Formats: sequence, structure tokens, C-alpha cells
Amino acid sequence: MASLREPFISRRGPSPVARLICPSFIILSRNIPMTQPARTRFAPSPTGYLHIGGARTALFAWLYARHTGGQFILRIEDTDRKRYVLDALDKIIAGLRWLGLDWDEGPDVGGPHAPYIQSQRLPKYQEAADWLVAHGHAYRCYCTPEELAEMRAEQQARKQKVGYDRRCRWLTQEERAAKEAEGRSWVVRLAAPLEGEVAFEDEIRGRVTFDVRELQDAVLLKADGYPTYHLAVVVDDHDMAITHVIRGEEWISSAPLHVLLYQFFGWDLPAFAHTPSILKPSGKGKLSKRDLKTPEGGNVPIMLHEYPDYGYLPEALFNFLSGIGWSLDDRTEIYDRETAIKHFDLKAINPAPARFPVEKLDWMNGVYIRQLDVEEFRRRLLPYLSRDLGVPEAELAQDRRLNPLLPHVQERIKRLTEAAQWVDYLYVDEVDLGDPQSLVPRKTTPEEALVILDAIIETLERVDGWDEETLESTLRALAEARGWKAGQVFAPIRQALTGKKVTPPLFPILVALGKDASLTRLRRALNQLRAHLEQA
RNA sequence: GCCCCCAUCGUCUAGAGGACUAGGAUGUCAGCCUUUCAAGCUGAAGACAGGGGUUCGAAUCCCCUUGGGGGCGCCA
Repeated sequence: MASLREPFISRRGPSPVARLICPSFIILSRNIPMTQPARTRFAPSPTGYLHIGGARTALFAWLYARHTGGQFILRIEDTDRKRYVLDALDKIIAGLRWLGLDWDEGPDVGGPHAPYIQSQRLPKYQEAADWLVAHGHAYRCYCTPEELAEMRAEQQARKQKVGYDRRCRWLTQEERAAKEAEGRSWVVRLAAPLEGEVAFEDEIRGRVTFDVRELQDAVLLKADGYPTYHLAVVVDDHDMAITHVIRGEEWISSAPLHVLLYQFFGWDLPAFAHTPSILKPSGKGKLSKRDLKTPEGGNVPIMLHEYPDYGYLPEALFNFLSGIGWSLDDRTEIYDRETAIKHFDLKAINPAPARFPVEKLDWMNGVYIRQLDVEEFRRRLLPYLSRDLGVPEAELAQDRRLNPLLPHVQERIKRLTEAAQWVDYLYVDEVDLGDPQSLVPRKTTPEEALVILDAIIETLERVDGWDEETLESTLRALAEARGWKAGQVFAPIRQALTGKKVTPPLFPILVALGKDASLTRLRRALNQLRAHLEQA
């Protein structure tokens, strides 16, 4: 039996973060020096996609590893075979990479503690479970799911506490032999102490204490031979020499279970940090992977892998996410990865749950878009433009008409998906002018508009040089000469060229369209307005 | 129901007993700029959940209440 323990002995000797915690009394050795490189991990389960709250937990774990110069590990917790979602893993990994998180060890990159997929580590958990049973820290439970359901129903009916009543814990050797002779299948349950306290020191919240009487004899090994989360996480975190267990606050309740397991195995305790959850924008409940699409009250997606599609920049999302529950200082909102790494600290995380501040994300994404140099903006934008305009990307890449417009589009959008609406008029043969009345500027009669349009066309036909400066000075001169306000001249042009009343600045549009196309559109508008007037 | 966690502008946050007339950001509103819309600039409104303590002094420490969140599975 001794040999079974062997694989679980720390490879690194006594950990500097050691905490010895026993029921009823607590001995703590505190204060991990910042200089200690941390090994953190993110351990998603492919039972669903990764939601944005989970992504932030991953982000914090990554930041801490990088801050301390340690390692970040990706581990897949796929011990639930019933709820496995086929494409979840791919989407999770793609999402994390897109966000800019990289791992030093993981299922796809390997590492000294491979495999990093729990379903491939089954013997380790089984050995661990056997060891616990052999040492009296766990026992086999032969109850069937039906029996347990019945038990729970009775407890509820009698308004008793609901939970496993430990009936199999007290079975005699003979009774056990009989159950096994029946061919009953069994699970392994933790034999939790009957009284005392378990406590651990949370990096974010300080000491958290539980009365062991609140604990259940939790299942560690399922009837199918797979471990539950509780066993697997402890065995793997120890085996992989994780120094800081960083996970969502929904795990606080089961943390004492894990502390007990460390203690039973005789392993050094890692540091724990339970990150606050991110609540739905409404504030009602935490974000969940069952929420799928966009949260109520917002048009922002919940699942990480959908963010690219919605036109968000990874560096913007990174910055944004890091700012929920943590802040760089008392005034800096925009900062890059390196700066975040430099300043990050688990202890500075605000333990209070936070709503998902939808509005702030769009603002920040806009800031990042504007920060891009135009070439980079163009490169990132093209796939979106292609998709939203229905124009092949190769064609767009050749299209030089886009160039004069790009800086103006960049200044106007918060998400890359909004770009198409600012340039779509370039990709139609004839613009839909709608009501000819829209060609008539404010405080202008239709007759006067006709005159203006006519004058514009005549002027532009004769203009020498088709660049922004020339066009602007020419048209302004026209307005001045005829006693029109600049807006009276610009508005009909905008409408004629784009069919819209809100567009990027006019002169870049004229340049983008070119002289011929511009004049064609202007003449067509003139004709429509004339026809409209004659009809009236 | 029981246990655990949490509580600063609408929202995200700074604040670890005196530097607080509570700072920043977002959102909102107003003004400037202006060819539309943006961007930018300027300004305004806007918070320490309530009640008890401790202290010369509390947003900061303690207790209670209230409110919110999480957990109580052979799910993670």
C-alpha cells in the first residue's frame, strides 16, 4: 500500500506555501513572498462552452502566473461522461488563445505532468481512492441512486437536513462482503470527520472557516470508475505541483472537502483564491454557461468564443475583463497586457461579486479600435467587412477606394461589425435614395434644392483635381458665391452619394467614389428630385 | 431551510482609522468644436445600505439587521 502513495508525494519538497490545517485547530504559515514563481492552472470542463466569467477567472490565474514568473497550466476536467459537449473543448481552447492566454503545459502542448486530460488519468484517481479507503479516510458506499433519492425524499418530508446519512459508513465487514457478493456496484465516499472545524486562508477573502458537520461524505469515485471533481482536482493539483488554486467562488463551499483530502493524503496545502463571480447585467444571478447567447439587457455575448464574431478586439476584452474585480490603480483604465502583469496581485482582487458592465466594454473596444494604426485596422477589419457586405475578402483587399474612408470609419465604430454600415454605399450600383424629399436640406425649398444640386454638378464637372482639399475649397466657394450655407450644399451630396443622412465626412467619400461615379449618382439624384417636383 | 461569501455614484472601481469637501471610468445631461454622425475638449448631476458599538476621530475595525451572491448531486 505504501507504494501507492509514492506518486503523490510532492516532487518539490516541502512547499513554501505550506499550511497545516486540522479539524479543531489551525496552524498557518502565511505570507508567500511575491518572488516565488507560482504554478496556476485553469481547468475547464467540456460540459459546455466557456462563459465570460470563467474567462476572467482564467485571466486572473494567467496573470498571476505571469506576474510571479511561474507557469500557467491548462487541464481538462472531463470526468462527467454524461454531459460531454462535443465541440466545447475546441471552442474553449480557441477562445483562450484568442484572448491571448498561453499555457506552459496543457493537453495540446504537453508537459512534465502529462496527460493533462483527466479522463486519461483514471488510474491515479483509483489508486488515490483505494489508498484513502485502506487508511480509513474513505469507504465504499453501495447505495443505489434510487435508494438515495428515496432517502432524500424522506428527509424532505420530515423536514430534516437533506444529505447522505452515511449508512454505508458503518457497515461491518460481513455486510460489505454480502453487498459485494450481491454484485452491487459501489462508489467511494469520503469519511468526513464528525466534529471540529476546517479552515483555509483565502488569498482574496482571508480565513474561511467551516464546521465539519456541514460537510457531506462526498462521493470521490463514481460507480463508473471516474473520479468526481473533488478527488480529481486535489490529486491533480498536487500531482501537477499547483501552488495557487484560483477558481470561481462557487467552489468555496467544497473547499473544506479539499482541505480534508490534502490533509488525509498528507500533502502540503496550496494557496486558495476564490474569485468573485460575474453577475448578469441585470444583477440577477451569476453568469452561467446555460445562459448561452446574449445576456438580458445587452447585446454582448456570454460565451467567450463568440466575442470575435461580435467584433471585439482580444486586447480590449482582456483589458476590460481584468478590470472587473481588480484595478490597476485609482485612475488607469486603459493598459496593455505587460502592464497588467506587472501590477497584478491576487490580494488586490475585490471579493464582491460584480455585474457585467456591458456599456463599458463597447466604450473600451472603441478606444482600442481607434488606437490601431490604419494598416492594422484595415487588416483586422477586412474579414468583417467581407462577411457583412457579402464581398470576397480578396476583392476588398484590392479595393483602394476604401483607403480614404478607413480612418473615419475607425473613429466611428465601437465594434468591427459596425463598419459595413459606414461604407456599404460603395458596393451598390445604385443607391436607394428613398424619398426624394430627403435630398432637400433643412430650411431649403425643394425648388432651391434643385438649383443647388444643379450647381453642384456643374461645379464638380469642371473641377480641376479630385482630392479632398480641392473638392472642399471648391464646394465651399460655391456656397459662398451663391449665398448658401455649407450644410445646404453638403447635405444633398451626402444623400445623393450614399442614400444616408449619417455618413463619414463627405470629401473622403467623393474621393473614394471617384469623379465619374460621384457625378453619376448626383445626376441621378437631380433627375429624381426634378421628377418628384414635376409630379407634385 | 441550513452553511459560506459579499455590501462605495445607475454600472465597473480607488479607498486597508485622520491626506475624504469620498477620487477615476462608464453611462446620462449640457456646452464648445463641426458638412451629418462620431471623436475630442469643458462642465453638471450622481455613492459610503440601515442601526448600534470601539475610538479624540470610521467609508475604513466589531456586532446586529437588511439586501445581494454562492453552495447543499454517482455535475463541474
